[in-house]
Amino acid sequence: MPERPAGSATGDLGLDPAQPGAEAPRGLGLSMRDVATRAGVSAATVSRVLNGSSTVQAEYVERVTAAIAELGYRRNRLARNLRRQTAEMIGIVVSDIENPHFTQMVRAAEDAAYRRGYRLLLCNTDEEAEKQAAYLEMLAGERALGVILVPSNPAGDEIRWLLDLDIPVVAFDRSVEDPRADSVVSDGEGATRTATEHLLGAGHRRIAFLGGRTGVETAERRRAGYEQAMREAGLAPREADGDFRIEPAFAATQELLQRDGDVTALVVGNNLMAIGALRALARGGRRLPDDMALVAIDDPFWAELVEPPLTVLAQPVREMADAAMRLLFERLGQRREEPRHELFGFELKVRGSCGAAHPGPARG
Amino acid sequence: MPERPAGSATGDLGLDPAQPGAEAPRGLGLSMRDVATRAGVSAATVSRVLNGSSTVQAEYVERVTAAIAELGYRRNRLARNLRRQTAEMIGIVVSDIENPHFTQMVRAAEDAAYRRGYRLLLCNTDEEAEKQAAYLEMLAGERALGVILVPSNPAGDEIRWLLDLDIPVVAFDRSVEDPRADSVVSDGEGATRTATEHLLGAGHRRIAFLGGRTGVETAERRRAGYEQAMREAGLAPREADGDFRIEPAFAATQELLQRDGDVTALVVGNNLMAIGALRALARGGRRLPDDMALVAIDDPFWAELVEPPLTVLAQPVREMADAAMRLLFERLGQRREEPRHELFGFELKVRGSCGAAHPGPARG
DNA sequence: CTGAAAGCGCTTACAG
DNA sequence: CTGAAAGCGCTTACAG
Repeated sequence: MPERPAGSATGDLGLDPAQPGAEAPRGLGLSMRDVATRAGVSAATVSRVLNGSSTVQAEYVERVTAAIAELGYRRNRLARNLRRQTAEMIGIVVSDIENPHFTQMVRAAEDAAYRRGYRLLLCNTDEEAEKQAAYLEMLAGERALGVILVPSNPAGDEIRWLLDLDIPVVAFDRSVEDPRADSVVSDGEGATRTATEHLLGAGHRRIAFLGGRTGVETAERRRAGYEQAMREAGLAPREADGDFRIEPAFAATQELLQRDGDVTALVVGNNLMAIGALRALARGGRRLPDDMALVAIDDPFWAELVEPPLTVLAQPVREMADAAMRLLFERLGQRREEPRHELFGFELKVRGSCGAAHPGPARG
Repeated sequence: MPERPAGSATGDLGLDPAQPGAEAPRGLGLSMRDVATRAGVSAATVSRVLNGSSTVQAEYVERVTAAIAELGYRRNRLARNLRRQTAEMIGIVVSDIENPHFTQMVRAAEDAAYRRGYRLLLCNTDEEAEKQAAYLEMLAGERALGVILVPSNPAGDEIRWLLDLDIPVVAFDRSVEDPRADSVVSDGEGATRTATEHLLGAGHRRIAFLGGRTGVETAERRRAGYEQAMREAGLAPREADGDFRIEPAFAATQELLQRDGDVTALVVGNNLMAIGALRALARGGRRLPDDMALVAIDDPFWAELVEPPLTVLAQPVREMADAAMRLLFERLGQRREEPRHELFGFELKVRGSCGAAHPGPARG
């Protein structure tokens, strides 16, 4: 019935036109119309069956289901997306997928999305405002259902565009400027304050801080907590910038050891920088915890593996990811209008690297 | 690059040239028609300008560009997708995104995709055939451009469906049954053979193998290499199943120590199981490398961090990911019909855990 | 080079 | 409950 002119879009797809006698490739180039014809109903009814509309007669449901099976028909989601003006996918925009902190977050988000029948579009921005803009614009053009965003540029116009399109945005780890977005962040200030106070309590005075990139909210918050604790103790802060990454942290730590050789303790702003710092310390012949005490933010799976195991401040990543997804789904379900902001606390896990009396977890 | 209209390398990521005018005329509900009217041209011309068609008069280009900026118009990709019968996205289906091996691979793939203006749809199967089926069907329905697949079920019908739709599939890490798919795998057999021979060369005789799930191709290949090396040395293999995951590996190692207490060396089948084994060894009071020598497959970033640093067989993940993307793009560019299979070798990196004389990398 | 027109394959008011 | 029809917003032969 629906004659397809040669060279139509079907042809472009490289689909073989049905050859008489030859076994037709199942489900290719079929539309609801074909199923409808086969089942002796209208395309609308096929659509209703596929969408689980409860109003369709049982007999029709059966006939349509049978026809779909016989034909091997599979719905073209592209058409559905256009018609509904949404692709059922959630954008997840992180600054560095290789950072275990975000890997864990992505994993938890994937779980939650899959359970609800949505897909995840993974975007990695490398902390570049330009990549963030490109990805968010794409997500807007594609009419994503919602976006979980670790903002590289919290003030980006693209964030506004998404919100304008009624696409909910949940800021993760750092907040964004637009007040309409939800957010899920952790109390980095409290974390470094706790870390610093823990080291102060152990008698350290010359405590340095290895922080992230200036201007990044998370970095600033963590720096602030350290500075407060030091100031309250009447001590001078000593800081180095490790850019939240391994290599810069390695270099910054080496430089710090050169510059402030008398430092006895280090607060490290995230797990990636801890790796860099550990390497630099080893290279410099400083042994943990005696030559240098160390407390790190984040609790990656390898923190217990190193010798001595790392004393850390752990954030509840999984719960945070779940919270972000929950906030998103509340919006999708129109169950909420006003923005919500959730703050999560860190947990101090004392292990060996801070020099506190505590048996390593590994010795039986 | 035949199928993509002229444009900058990364410029076509859906980055429609809407300028962030401060007065934000929300580009909602605007269509090309509106832009066309404003610019005094046809919608077709607007489309051509947006797609970088070189045939449009310079003056029209200017007028259209201006109209787009004034209106704050942004293209609806949903319509474009339907019309072109493809969403410009690549599905990437892995068994465990939290495994650093796959994280690295995903990262490299994202890089390559972004450079070419494509997006990545991340799917995590947890080694479940059902999740693989659900994701691949979705990818087919959404007319993904192509799929990189770490198969949980290499014989799944959904793989055939994708190929039937002319959606190229590149099997990664393990091959799939359908002969039309490309593949990028590493020589796991050679890797465990090398590992075992290295330990044999160091004088070990009672060498055990901690392997992955029975039936998974990668696991079987790695097991085979170990068994061959043992057999050739006239020794009896001793094996444990750690399911490629941390916890099962921990349990399996504990059981192994119980059962075969006299084992002096361990070949571990992947990086996740190495973590489990390390924990079990520590718990059992066995020190590396004296009480137990260890060689692991994979070279995650933490392998150098543990004490002693791990002797490993590293696979060139980044190159493998690049190869997979290259194979995919060759298909998209219609530059190849016949399937291609690429095999990558491992590199032995002798560090401390095998007991071989070698200075740790960290001591200055 | 440009425009008018067809159509991608669904979904969904609307009418019966 | 069901079908005919409109239409989502693009792209692209086709004709001029």
